Amino acid sequence: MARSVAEKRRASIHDVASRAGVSAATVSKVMQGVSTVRPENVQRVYEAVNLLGYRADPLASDLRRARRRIIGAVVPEFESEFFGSMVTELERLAEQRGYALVAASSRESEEREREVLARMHDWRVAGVVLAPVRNEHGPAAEFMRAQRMTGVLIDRVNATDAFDIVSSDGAGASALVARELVGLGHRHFLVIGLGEQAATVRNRLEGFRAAVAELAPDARVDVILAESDVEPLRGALRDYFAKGERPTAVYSLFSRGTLVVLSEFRRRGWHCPNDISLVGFDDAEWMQVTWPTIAAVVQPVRQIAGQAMERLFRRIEGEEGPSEARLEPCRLLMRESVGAPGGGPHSGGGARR
Amino acid sequence: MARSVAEKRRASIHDVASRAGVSAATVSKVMQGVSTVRPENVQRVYEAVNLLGYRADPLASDLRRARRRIIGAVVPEFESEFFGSMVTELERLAEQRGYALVAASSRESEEREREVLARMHDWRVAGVVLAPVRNEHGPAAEFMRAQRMTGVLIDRVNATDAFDIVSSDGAGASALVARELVGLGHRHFLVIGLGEQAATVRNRLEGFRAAVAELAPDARVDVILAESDVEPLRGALRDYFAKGERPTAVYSLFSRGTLVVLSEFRRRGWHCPNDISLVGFDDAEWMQVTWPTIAAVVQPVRQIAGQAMERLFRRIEGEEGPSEARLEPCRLLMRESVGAPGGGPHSGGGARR
DNA sequence: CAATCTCAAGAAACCGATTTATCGATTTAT
DNA sequence: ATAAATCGATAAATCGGTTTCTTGAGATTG
Repeated sequence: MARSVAEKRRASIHDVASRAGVSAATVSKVMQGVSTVRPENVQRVYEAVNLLGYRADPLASDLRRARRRIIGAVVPEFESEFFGSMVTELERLAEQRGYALVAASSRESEEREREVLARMHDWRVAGVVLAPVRNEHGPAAEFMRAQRMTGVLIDRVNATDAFDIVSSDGAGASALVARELVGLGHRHFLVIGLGEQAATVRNRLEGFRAAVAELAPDARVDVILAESDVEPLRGALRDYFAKGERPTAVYSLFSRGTLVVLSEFRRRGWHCPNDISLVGFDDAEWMQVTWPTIAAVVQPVRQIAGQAMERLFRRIEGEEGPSEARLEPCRLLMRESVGAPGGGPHSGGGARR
Repeated sequence: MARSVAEKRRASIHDVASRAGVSAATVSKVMQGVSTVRPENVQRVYEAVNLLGYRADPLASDLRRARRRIIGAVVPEFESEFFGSMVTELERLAEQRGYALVAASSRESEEREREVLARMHDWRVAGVVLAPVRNEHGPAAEFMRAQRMTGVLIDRVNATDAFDIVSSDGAGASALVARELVGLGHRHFLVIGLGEQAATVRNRLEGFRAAVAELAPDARVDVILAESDVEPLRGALRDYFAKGERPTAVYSLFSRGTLVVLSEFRRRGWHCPNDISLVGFDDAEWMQVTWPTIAAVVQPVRQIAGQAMERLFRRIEGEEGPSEARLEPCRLLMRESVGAPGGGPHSGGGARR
């Protein structure tokens, strides 16, 4: 029975076929630009397509082709500039190759991360770019390996032979930070990080430690690592200063940590760089408009996304061979929050002009 | 012919069926918990499912059911805290209802916005939450109406009878800002905004103007609106101050504008609130840890997301009736960047403790 | 003029599920 | 003992496409 006119179901390939007076197979061929269709029929198909506003259902077509043109992206959160722009880039690169990007957030939970990956698997995505909550040994990566999914791991990742990995060179960047700070005369540092992000934190911390040890063997590096949440970190930081510890420079290994440090400085009435210097891993737009501007390590988001997609598509296209690890170099933006130690007993002036 | 063992194709419902010695129809019934299956067969199906690690392909199943359990979300960008947390919330709410969220960014381009919506339409998503680049009259919303897609418009939206809309009460929030500033004695304001975001900007601007006119008829409200990019705005702002204009308070109608204003203050060596006061629309994490802390209007992201999904699912379930507009109230966080006018001729001290 | 080749088009199978309709075996009713 | 009702299971149709295979008409060749 014919559908009523008001029926708003979309036109299918069969509707186009009957409208054009040809078979669905012919319509399919026309849509794919196969040359073995008589020009007259091509014409009629196009007319029907325009008339009905027909567009193929990509999911139905993928079903038949047994290959989904979908890339999954899993990040710990959407809220940060870093992962926000990462997703933007991945989306751009996937679409550039004719794929759709489906992004999901694991919300910093390994359990959820696994569920999200199971969903990606159910969707039969062609490949996954995963930024793990913790590192390459989490349940999500394990799931990917067990299900033989093709994927690339980014960001919070050290090394694995199961997947290609791409991340920024946190150790190298931290060495840059160390060089700058030591060069200015600093000899007592505090480094803070979140233990859960084991992969990145360890890299960055060890890179810093190694560089400091080489450049200034007499220097002291204190470390505060909180397990999973920033609040314990805030408390530990407070205790640390309350004990009377007075490092001349603080290096925060992750972006939210930089905020925590700043708020603790506020609470104590300390100003950068006169009372203490500050460098944070991860740059943000606001850091260049505040007083003082905040020095930061800039991660090469576009390079990471580009390399990840590059590698992912190679694997999707069937390239074999051992998995590779790629480190992208970071830039260090020195800003007003860093100065020589003991810049002044009076807190206030600082970097102001 | 049997597949080789190494073949990594996923098990389909037919694989399960033959393994369990039943038909695919029976497997389908078991998976859906239909009761008319003999317990013995239920058992065998479960065994086969576990053995093969079978999980239904949701896209294939949706195809047959002619109803996709997918919600599309389209936002202008992923990079901002506002849209980042918006997407996070929408994802949570969609999953809570058994749907998957597919998020895409229009990258502040109406052209791309339309393309993204066409893709959502191709995917036959059940519904769309669209945060338009400009307002409810853009080509994307027009496309949605023409294709009779079900959707909800959020954020940069005034009024339309084609879709339900949800946004924050920018006019009300701006009135709050006006009340605070006028109460402190301010009589000369500068408001800055981005013209492209016509819907929200107009609301916020008019709300502010109306409140000022009522509370202090003698007050002066200058306005700088840039068309599409922030750089022209930066230039206009520079010219404005260069002309010798000296408002005592600046109200930025959008978050990136707040950054532009701050950077211009930096350039001129002005400090809040002694030299000038500042309030921004849209709160961000960093605003409470800087010197000074920045006063901001907080948008109720969760409420907006919640209302949007609520309404969207009602429509998906077939609810008819005229479209509704919902305004969610904002909070105003007064912080150190705001003070009485003429707080001090000397720039420097400001809000520092 | 008959046999072969080309070409375009369509019928049918298929992807992985769901759902309807049918069917055979029991069970119940007459 | 026969007819009717019940039950569980499956074959087949379907969703919207793609792809293989077949077919028939017209062109080419011997």
